[in-house]
Amino acid sequence: MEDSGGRPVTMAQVAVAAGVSIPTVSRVINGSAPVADETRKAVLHSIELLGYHPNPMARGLSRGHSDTVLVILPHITEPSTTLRLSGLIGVLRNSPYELHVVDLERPVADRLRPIGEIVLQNRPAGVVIISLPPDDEDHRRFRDAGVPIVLVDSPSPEIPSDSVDDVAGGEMATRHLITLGHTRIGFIGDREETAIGVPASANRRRGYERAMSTARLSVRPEYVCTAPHGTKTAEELADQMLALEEPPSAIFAASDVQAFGVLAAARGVGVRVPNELSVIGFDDIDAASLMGLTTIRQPLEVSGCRAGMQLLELLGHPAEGELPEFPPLELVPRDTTAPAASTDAGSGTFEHEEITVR
Amino acid sequence: MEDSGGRPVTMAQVAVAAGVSIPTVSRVINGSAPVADETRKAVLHSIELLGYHPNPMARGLSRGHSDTVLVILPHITEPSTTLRLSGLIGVLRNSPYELHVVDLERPVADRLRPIGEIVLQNRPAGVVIISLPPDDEDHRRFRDAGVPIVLVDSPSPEIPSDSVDDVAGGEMATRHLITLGHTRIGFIGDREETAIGVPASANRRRGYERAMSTARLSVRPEYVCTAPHGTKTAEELADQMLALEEPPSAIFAASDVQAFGVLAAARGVGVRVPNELSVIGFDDIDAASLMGLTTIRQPLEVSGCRAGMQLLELLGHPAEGELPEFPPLELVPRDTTAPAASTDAGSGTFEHEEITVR
DNA sequence: CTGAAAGCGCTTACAG
DNA sequence: CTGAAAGCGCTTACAG
Repeated sequence: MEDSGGRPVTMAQVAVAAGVSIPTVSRVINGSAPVADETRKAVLHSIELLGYHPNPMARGLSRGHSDTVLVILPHITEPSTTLRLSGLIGVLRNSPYELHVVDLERPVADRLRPIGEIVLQNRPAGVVIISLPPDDEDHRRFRDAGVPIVLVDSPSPEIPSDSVDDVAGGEMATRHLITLGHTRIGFIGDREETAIGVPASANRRRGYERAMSTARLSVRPEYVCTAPHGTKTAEELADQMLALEEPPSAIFAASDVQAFGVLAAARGVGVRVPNELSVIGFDDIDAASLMGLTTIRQPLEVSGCRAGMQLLELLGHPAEGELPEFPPLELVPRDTTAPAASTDAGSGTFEHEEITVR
Repeated sequence: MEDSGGRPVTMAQVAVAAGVSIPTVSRVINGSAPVADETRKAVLHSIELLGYHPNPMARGLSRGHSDTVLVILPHITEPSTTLRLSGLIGVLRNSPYELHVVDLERPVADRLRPIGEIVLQNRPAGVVIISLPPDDEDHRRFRDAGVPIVLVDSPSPEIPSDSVDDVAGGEMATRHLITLGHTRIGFIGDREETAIGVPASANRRRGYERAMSTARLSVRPEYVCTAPHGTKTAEELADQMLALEEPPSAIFAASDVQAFGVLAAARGVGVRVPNELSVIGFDDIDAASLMGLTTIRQPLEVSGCRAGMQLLELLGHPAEGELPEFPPLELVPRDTTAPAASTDAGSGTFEHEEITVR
């Protein structure tokens, strides 16, 4: 219930209404010091009556920080990012913190503001950075700022972080294809930006290369293509690859979103999946199971959830419940991968491996 | 460059470094009053040198509001919501406002905090509410708070808002099926909550009913099912419906996400789409084209973009460029709808219509 | 258990 | 064009 002027009720008004001083009101609100039961009741009653809500800016100014958790992420519509964010939001909902989001829209404008600077500007209580590896400069600023930070999906020597072994994941995906008898295996991933970017795709490619070399399979340059992240761009890449004189019989896409592009390209040129082309993705976003896409599953929602809980811990407001475990990468075989046609099998020299799928 | 104590540089420090008073620093930062060119340069130099960033809370406390736009939404992982949010983020990026997100996670916990209260608590500069119709109480609070508000995806008599005619959309979808010769048409939508919720699904159902009655087709109760929003729940509903003695030959799902559930159910029981079952969704999210889903396209990203621009206008910081137009609903025919099998056609009495697809 | 006082870091009239 | 002063609404020692 604000006065008609539209200006919010202040703590001072509550104080006079309850017949106490301002600090007393502050104490009952924050439980920062004992208050007589009777006074507390009077204060609570006035708060209710006046519809008082503490001014977060005044509080923040006094305390030296806001009650805000800043989340910095590369692109909010990216399904894997959205899922991570969702996990984070879930745990923050039951905390005293509000959520500030800064979307760097990385695929479009590459890091306009350095992360460290964003943090400095916002004075949040804590920070979660999703899929964006801080550089040394950022680390320095974080240290100076003294703000608790948790990283999601990027490893760091000095900041708490969960991350998956993308190299191993890339290897796992590629090995699946090799095990199915494929030898002409393509890779489609993100174009590696000049600046430090999300290194997941590059690492998955490294895993691909490692699996290929382990199997003594050649990595043809024309089989490794990158472009800015996206379904459309991946489709174009796949189009080119499928138009090669000797096209690959299998493609590992560095993400599900890109795998969908490969699927679209195959459909476009009439290449049947999985009969003529096997496709495997990475992430296991919701749409992957809808599309029957074979993929490597990595923890997404859980990663955000864990980050939130770890941050709350650092902030001295531990969330209820156990920290959920961080599950390992897992091959999820579905309908887009199949054994290589016999013409393809045997054309390379590789050790045969058992399919270790469950 | 903070002092080693980790405490941020203040305006006062900049002032002494530049040999001017605090208000002068404030003036060059905000351009709120003329400053001699020489002094300005000195100030700017000190700011740069010290790595100064204004404290947003102090600023907000002084000004009476934060530099924050509060976005309230029902569920961030819902693709349509994410797309809307993305449009909003795009325009806010080039503004002086930060983005605060409150996810009500409506499907799970129905409106824990009234929207009006959230606004009151946060003291944002402006508010965008996505897919969540404020009630009278909320309206009253908004009026009192005097904060600029824009609604996305819900109509309002007193608040600027874009919204689509869901009834017409539901009618359009259903008419498409009728035109294809279907008479046994099912509807799958959201369970209508007790409290005011997102009315889109209910309105689309109304459109469905209207189209059916216009075509003199009966709406069988067992053909109209609702459940909490989601692919999984929709799949269960579709399972039941397909298990009916006389199952529908076509289903209109109130959203693409639910249509995917219908597709999954059909696949599960071996019903071929579109030969034995036509399916149409609503929204045209990215996954829809991937899945080849016939659907009704509504503006999603544009709706967020427009809301952002309208809000910036209200805030006195108009964004560059024209307000993009709000495109009308559009039928997007793809691979999941087809003419009814001849056994079905003619079993009902309906006027034949031309397919008016482009 | 409670209050008077100082201070958080800005902005905004008010003088000059 | 520039500075001294007051104030935004809280929190936090400091007394009592």
